[in-house]
Amino acid sequence: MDIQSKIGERIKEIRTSLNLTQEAVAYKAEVDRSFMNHVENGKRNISMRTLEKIICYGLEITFQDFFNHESFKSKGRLRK
Amino acid sequence: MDIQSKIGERIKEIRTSLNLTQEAVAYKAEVDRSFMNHVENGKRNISMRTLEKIICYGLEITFQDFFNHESFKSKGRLRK
DNA sequence: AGTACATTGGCCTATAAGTCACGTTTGCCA
DNA sequence: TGGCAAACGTGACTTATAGGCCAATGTACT
Repeated sequence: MDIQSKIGERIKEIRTSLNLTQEAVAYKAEVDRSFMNHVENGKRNISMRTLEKIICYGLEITFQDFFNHESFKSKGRLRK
Repeated sequence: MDIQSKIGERIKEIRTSLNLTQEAVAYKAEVDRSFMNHVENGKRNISMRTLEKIICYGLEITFQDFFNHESFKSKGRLRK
């Protein structure tokens, strides 16, 4: 699975555990609701600053906790 | 300190601990050498795919390990 | 002064960010 | 049931900026 899908799934996992809507998180993160949706569905390759807004302000979790998850344990495949 | 500077410092920390030059990491990550330098010095707001290239392929470390560090323990300030 | 590595800046193209209009799904309750 | 509302999903589009590329300069060590 690609990195943006992993991030999207992780965001969704945390968001639903907090019982928040995409709109609520988007509002706190100061991003557009549909942009949040695209991110959750792995459709956008977001920058660090945008990810920071979403996880630190939208979800109120640290980077450390966000990435402390099974899906972020792999190193990449060997390069071509 | 902003997120891109934290990332840059973390990259440099790991790179030097591996005794690699910026050029060597850039080569393995398949990014430009000068781009690597800008990133290390907090001058660029990189995308997740590019960060993945640098940490997973360039430094050969997992996202989990990369972000498991003191500097990534803070939640953001309250939004305006 | 030569070698190796790091830093900077400018230019160009690819792509992320931001926004919108519309469509779909889900659940509620008259 | 069917009509409504809340949440989620999607594609298209413009504007802002990431990232590639290159050339010059800085620093430091021998």
